[in-house]
Amino acid sequence: MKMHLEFRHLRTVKTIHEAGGLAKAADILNITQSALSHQIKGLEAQAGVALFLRRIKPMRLTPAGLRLLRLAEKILPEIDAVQTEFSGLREGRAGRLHIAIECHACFEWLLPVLETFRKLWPEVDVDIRPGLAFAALPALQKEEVDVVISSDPENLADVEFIPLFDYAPVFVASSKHPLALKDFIEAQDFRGETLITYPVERARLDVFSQLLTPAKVEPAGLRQVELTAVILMLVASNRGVAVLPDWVVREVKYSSDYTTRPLTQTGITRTLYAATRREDLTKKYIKDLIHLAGEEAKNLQLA
Amino acid sequence: MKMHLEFRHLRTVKTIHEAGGLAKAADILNITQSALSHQIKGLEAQAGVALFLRRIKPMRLTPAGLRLLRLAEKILPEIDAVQTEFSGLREGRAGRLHIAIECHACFEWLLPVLETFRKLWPEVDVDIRPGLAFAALPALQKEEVDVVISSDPENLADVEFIPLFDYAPVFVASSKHPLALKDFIEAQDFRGETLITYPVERARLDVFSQLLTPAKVEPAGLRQVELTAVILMLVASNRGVAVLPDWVVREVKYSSDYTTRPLTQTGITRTLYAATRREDLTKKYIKDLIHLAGEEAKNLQLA
DNA sequence: ATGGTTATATGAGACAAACTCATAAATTTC
DNA sequence: GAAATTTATGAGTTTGTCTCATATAACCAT
Repeated sequence: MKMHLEFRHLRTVKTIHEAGGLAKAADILNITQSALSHQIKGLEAQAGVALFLRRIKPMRLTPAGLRLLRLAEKILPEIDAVQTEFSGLREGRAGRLHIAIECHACFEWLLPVLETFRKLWPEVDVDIRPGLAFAALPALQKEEVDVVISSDPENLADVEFIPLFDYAPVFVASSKHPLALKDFIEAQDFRGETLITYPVERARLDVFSQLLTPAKVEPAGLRQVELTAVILMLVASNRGVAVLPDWVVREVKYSSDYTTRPLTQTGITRTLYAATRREDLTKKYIKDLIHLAGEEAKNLQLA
Repeated sequence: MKMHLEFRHLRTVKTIHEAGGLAKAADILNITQSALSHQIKGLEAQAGVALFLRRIKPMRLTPAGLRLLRLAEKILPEIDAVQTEFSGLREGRAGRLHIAIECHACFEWLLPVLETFRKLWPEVDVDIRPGLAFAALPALQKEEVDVVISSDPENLADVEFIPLFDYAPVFVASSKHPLALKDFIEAQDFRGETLITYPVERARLDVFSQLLTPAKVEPAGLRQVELTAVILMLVASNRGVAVLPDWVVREVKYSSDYTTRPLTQTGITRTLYAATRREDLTKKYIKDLIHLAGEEAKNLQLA
C-alpha cells in the first residue's frame, strides 16, 4: 500500500488543527468543507491509519495525526523560505553574479567594484572565477558564469559585449634600461629583451595580439609570472620588461625605479568589455555592475 | 503569482539530478520523459524562475534548481520516516497503549506487566493515566485512552470488557483487633469501625458497592489514604480497618501484625476486566497485554 | 561543416484526481 | 428532544497530470 502524501495534505492537517474544525479550516483554505472531508478520507485510506477522531464533534487529531502535524510544522516553513527566496530571484533582488576574467590584471579594479556592489545587492551571490579564464565565453553560454571581462569582443548571437572603459597597454622597464631613452616603443625593440607576462596564451596578451604577432617579432626570452606585484618587482630589478594596462602602471609611473613608455608612436588603445548573456541584460544588478565598473574607471583615471 | 510546489516536484528534481538527465530520471520514476518535461515546465512557470539549464544537453540545475535540490534532500527523508512509522502502525507493530485504572490498587500487578510488555512491543507508546480514574469509560470512548482496568463492566455498544482474573476483597485489621476473633466479617461489623479507603467515590470501592451500601451500614469513621503501603501501616497500628484485594493482602497474610478475614460467610468474589474499544481488539498488542495480565495473575496466586 | 545520435520539448487527447453542490448523517447544545 | 453545528457522502464537473506521437535542439564524430 503506497502513501501519496502531498504538501496539500500537510497544510490541511495543520489548518484543521489550528482552526479547530473542518468547516473553519475550509474557510481559511478557500475550499469547501466537502473537499477537505474527501481529502482526509483519501489520505487516511492510503496511509492506512486514522488521522482524526470522528466520534467527537469538532474533530481532533489521533496520535498518527499529531505525527503528521509535527511533520507539517517542520516542513512548511522550509517551503515558505524557498518561496521567499524565489520571489527575490523573480524580482531581480537576488541572483547569481559569477564573473570570469580573461584579463589577468583586472582584479586590480574589479575587487573594489565588487566590494561596493556587495553592499548594494546583499542578496546576490558574488564570485570571481579565475580558473575559467581559458574558456570564459563557452562558460558564459553554458551559464557557468554570468559576466566575462574581456577585451576581445566576438559576435555571438546570445552574448552582448558592453564597453566598460578604454585603456592603453604600456611598456614598463627598469629606469636603468637602455630602452628608457626612447620616446615610444616599437615591436622591433622587444627582439633583444626578456618579456615578462601573465601565464596565459599569447592570443590573450595585448603585447602579442596587438604588436609582436602582427610584426612577427619574437622576444629573446619569455617568463610567465602569476602576480602583478611580482612582475613589477622583476622589472624593477631589470630581469626583463613587461607590458601592462595603464591603470596598473599608473601606480608606479612616478617611482624612480620604473620607466613607462607608450607602445608605437600613436600609442595603442584597447577597450575592456563586460560580456553577458543577452537575456541577463534585463537584470538590474547586472546593469548596476557595469555602471559601477565605469565609475571605478573614472576614479582610476583621476588618480 | 502563487507557486504550487509539491513533493512530486522535489522527487523529480532530485531524481533528475541524480540520474543526470530527464530520460533516465523518467525511467527511474516509472513515468514518461514527456511527463517530466511537462511537470518541470509547469513548475518553472509557477515559480517564475528557471530550474534547469536547457542550452546544454544533459540538462543541469540552475542555482535556483540547486536550492530546490537542497530542500528535497532535507525534506524527503523526513517523509520517508513518517511513512515507515505509519507502516508500523498499520501492521500493528506500533501504536498507543494508554491505560486508565479505576481500581487504585491495580498498580501493584499492572506495573510488572507493563515492564514485560514494554520489552515485547518497543514501538508501542505505553502510559498509565491515573488522573482519568473518575471518568475512565468516556475517556476510552473519546480515544483519550486505549484500555481501562475496571471491575464494573457496563453494556456499551463500542466497548468490550474482557475478564482478566478473579479476586476477593478481603478484610484487613490489626492482629490485636477484636474482629480478629471472628471467622468472617459482615456488614454490621463495620458499624463501630474506622474504615480506611483509597480517596475515590464510594461507588467504586468494593466494600461499599458490595457490602455496606446494600446493607445500609455506615462505619463509625472514614479515612482516605492514597498509598497502599500507608493504608497497611495505619491498619497495623490499629488506627482503622480496611478492605483490600486479596492480591494486595497476600503479602501481609503471614505477618503477625495483621489479621485477614473473608467478607461474608461465603466470601465475595469479583472480576477485574480490561475494557477496550471493540475495534482495537484486532490489535495484537492489545490482546497481548490482556494475556500478560492473566499470566501475572497466576503468578500472584502462586506466590 | 554535416549527418547521425541522443536528449528534451510540444501538442492533442486520455485519464485520473480533486473540487463543488446538494444533501444526509451524526454530535453537541440548549 | 429540537435546533444548531459539524462532518460525511454521492454525483457530476473541473482541473490537472499523464501518455503517445512527433518535433526540435544539442552533442559527437568524421
